Amino acid sequence: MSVSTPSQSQSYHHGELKPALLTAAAELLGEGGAQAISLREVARRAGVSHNAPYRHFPDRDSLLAALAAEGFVELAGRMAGTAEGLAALGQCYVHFALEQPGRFALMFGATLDKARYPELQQAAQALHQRLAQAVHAAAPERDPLVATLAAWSLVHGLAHLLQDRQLGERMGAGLSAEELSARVTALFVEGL
Amino acid sequence: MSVSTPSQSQSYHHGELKPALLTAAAELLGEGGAQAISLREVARRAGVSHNAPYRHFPDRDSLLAALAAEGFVELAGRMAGTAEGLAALGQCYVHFALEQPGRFALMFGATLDKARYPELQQAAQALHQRLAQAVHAAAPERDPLVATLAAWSLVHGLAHLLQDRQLGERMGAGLSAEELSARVTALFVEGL
DNA sequence: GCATAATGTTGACGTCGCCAACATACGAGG
DNA sequence: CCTCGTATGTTGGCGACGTCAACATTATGC
Repeated sequence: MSVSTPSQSQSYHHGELKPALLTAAAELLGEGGAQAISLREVARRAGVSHNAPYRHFPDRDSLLAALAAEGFVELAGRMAGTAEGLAALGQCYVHFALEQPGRFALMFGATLDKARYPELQQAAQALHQRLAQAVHAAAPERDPLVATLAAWSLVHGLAHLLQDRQLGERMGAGLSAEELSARVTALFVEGL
Repeated sequence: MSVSTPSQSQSYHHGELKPALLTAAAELLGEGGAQAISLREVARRAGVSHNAPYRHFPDRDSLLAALAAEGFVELAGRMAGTAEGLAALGQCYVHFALEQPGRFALMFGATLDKARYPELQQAAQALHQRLAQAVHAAAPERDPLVATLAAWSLVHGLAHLLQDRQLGERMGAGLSAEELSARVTALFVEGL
């Protein structure tokens, strides 16, 4: 897992270090969240010295930003390939957040200074446009700006609350996260 | 600022160290977010040695949990004293998040292991009950569980998105965060 | 084929969380 | 009033981390 091809394992230059670093970082992200990502451990898992990552990322936050950007691309891709229904889009959003909680937290958390990484804001814009399009199709008479923000807020908050289990076990009594998500989004779409 | 009363400033025992530590930590939280909080800097600002905090908090996360708990108490207090309307409650929630983004992120972020600090889940339950009560008053015929989760999700996601400015400057064109918040919550309440 | 840039390594510095050992001050029981 | 246990604060240290500087090795363009 440390190296892709044995033939390269003993060469001075790794050859595919940047993607290898991202893979290792994604592993750590899945295992223990963003806090578990250290440049030194990432380097260790990629089989290089503790300073090699600096040839590809100026600092730790840039690595995290790259991971977040990957997430945005992935999520946007899924949402682009989802049925037109607003409810289906919401389900897709929530499902992604529950499937990759660490990635989701990284993408929307306050950890990253978004001003430093304009690519992130740009990626988020893609999500917004996809949502706006679906909202307009579902409720053309609504103010698109307000309605889209409402829809996004709903699914975003839903994803957040569901994965934090902040509502206590009792609240979800008998209902899985997916079921709750379906019911809540349905209620909202009906309200539109 | 380091010490409350000059008479105590040179005494071996601080006397009010725990609240002083929390105050210093809250300062750092406001300045640079949770990541800016280090036990050593907190101790420095409180005018004690780098290990003094360990007499009051077993580890760094416990300090953060105490800060989060403070936030829940504060927010619950505000929501308890807010007019019965569901929209007003939502405004209150969003306003708190925008006023104290660091605290809000700490309260709901994935940084803290909620299982270790049951007080946090308990505090969140108080918020939930307050919301459920207002939701039931506004829409008694709805499934209270689903409707409350929807309402909470909406204001939570709204707060998150507004403070992250993730939607880009263009989206809020001409509308302040407070105005957007009012419109979005109004749309939701109407939909109920 | 060689200069030069790109990529990876070694070593170091300061900060951090946390542990262990020690010092000081407070408060209850004589 | 004195003493002794306990609560509270200090000093020193360890390993891990992010980052910088200097150096080594490989790839690339003339």
